[in-house]
Amino acid sequence: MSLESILNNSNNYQPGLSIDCVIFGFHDNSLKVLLLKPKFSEKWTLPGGFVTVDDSIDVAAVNVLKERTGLTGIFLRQFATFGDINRDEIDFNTKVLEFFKIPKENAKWYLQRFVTIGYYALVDFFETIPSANGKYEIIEWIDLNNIPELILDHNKILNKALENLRLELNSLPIGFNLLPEKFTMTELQKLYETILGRELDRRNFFRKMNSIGILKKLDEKKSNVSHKAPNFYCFDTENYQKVLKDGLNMGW
Amino acid sequence: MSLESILNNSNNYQPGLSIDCVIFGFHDNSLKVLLLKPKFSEKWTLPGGFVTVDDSIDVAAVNVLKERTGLTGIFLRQFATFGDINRDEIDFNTKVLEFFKIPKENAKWYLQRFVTIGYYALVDFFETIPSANGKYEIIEWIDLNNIPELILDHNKILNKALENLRLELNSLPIGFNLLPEKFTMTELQKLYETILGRELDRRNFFRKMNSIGILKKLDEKKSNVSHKAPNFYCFDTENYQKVLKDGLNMGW
DNA sequence: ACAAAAGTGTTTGGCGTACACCCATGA
DNA sequence: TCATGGGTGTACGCCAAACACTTTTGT
Repeated sequence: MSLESILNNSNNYQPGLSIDCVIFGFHDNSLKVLLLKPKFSEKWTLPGGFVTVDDSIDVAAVNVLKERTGLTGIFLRQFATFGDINRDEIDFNTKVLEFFKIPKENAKWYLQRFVTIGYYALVDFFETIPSANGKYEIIEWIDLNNIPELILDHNKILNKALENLRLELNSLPIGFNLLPEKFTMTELQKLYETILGRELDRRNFFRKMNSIGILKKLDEKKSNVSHKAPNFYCFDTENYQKVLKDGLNMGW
Repeated sequence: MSLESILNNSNNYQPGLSIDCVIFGFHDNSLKVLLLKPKFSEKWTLPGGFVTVDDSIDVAAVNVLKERTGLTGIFLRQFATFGDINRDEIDFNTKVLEFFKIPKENAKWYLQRFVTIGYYALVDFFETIPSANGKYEIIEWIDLNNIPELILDHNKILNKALENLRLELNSLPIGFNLLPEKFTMTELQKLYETILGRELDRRNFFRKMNSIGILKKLDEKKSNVSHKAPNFYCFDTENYQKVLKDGLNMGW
């Protein structure tokens, strides 16, 4: 949705409220975040959007995700709402309007104080089709170890999302949305390690994961590796959903 | 702040955004929540408020707490934001306007769709001075085991607050804000038990608490009990703050 | 003396950590 | 046959759960 069309229909949008999504993907054994670099800004931004007056905020977040990745039915969690008074969104939005040469008078809706609701998502890197919104921005997977300076409080939002993801790891199984259908135990371990930011014992991880009962060992091994061929696993969807619902208790 | 004065200054208020606070207190060995019963409603409500355009949302929450309890410097945590489309706040707010005989035309600000940010607070029951807002409502401590039907999605908000409080119990020391200055170990245990909703072993709790190092044993015992006099304890403020900042890791 | 709850000590089992060892595969 | 990482077994130690026992107070 372009800024012009939003401003032309600003009555349809919840005033002063936005959504920002921290979209995590996993590739090359490292955790990535989907970020935007608009032409009108030196800094990068989180993909975001607005809330129409007749959509629930969760639906608005789902829509952002769909717009930016093409994906639906994804793991998505609200984690915090940001409403500090020094978010400086009015200054920033003024610059955006100048770039697009939209007169301030036509953009009252855009020049108010904004509060933003943060969501984070876990998506399959290879299923994702990152979509820039028109020619004024590029969208890219950025490695978590290499996050640039972001606009407003977006760095804070991203860090908070990561913090929450780490916490959730203790009570939720993850990986289903981040990994391809078939994967090796080591790939799953690397995922956990990048999220947690530290190394885990290979052998203990192996047993811990198996004991949860959300993995199915496949009759297939990875080939073309110059060592013992590791087995492929997939998630046992039924059990996975059950554990996702009931929660689980593992300290990492 | 009365509804009339808010409507007269609606430009000063963030549109479509409200704050709801779940204020927990501890008394008679049970957990209570501060609730309002407005005259214009069959149901009870959580104490809430609105956000002025130049206050951060956290400040708005602090203000609600101060208004309702007279307290400042209290443990207060944002836990979730609620923006389902079936919150039905417009229907409800319409009834409120009818009760106060405010014409709809003067209350556009009030008749939009609202999203609400949930906070929970832990306060000292005896320090709290519950304040009703004018003569159109009463305010009361309601036992957690006896929560009535609340307006809109307030029951859901309350339950979510409790859920979050229980989670936080694993990483934070609590009690400092909920108990009087001097207390016995059993009183502290009852507090944990009511929050968790289950009984704990007296002896293991005793040792666990002592091992954290946030308690100071006082040279004073409770008298007039027909059994061995329990010792009084207080919190070691310095250590308590340290643990509050650094977090802690105890499964309950 | 007795009831009731505080406070102390001890046992036990499960789980996480650490690590030794064998296995399979490509070069 | 060697390097490399996959997969299995096991021993140790800590901590939480369970419970026996002693202590102190009022009646």
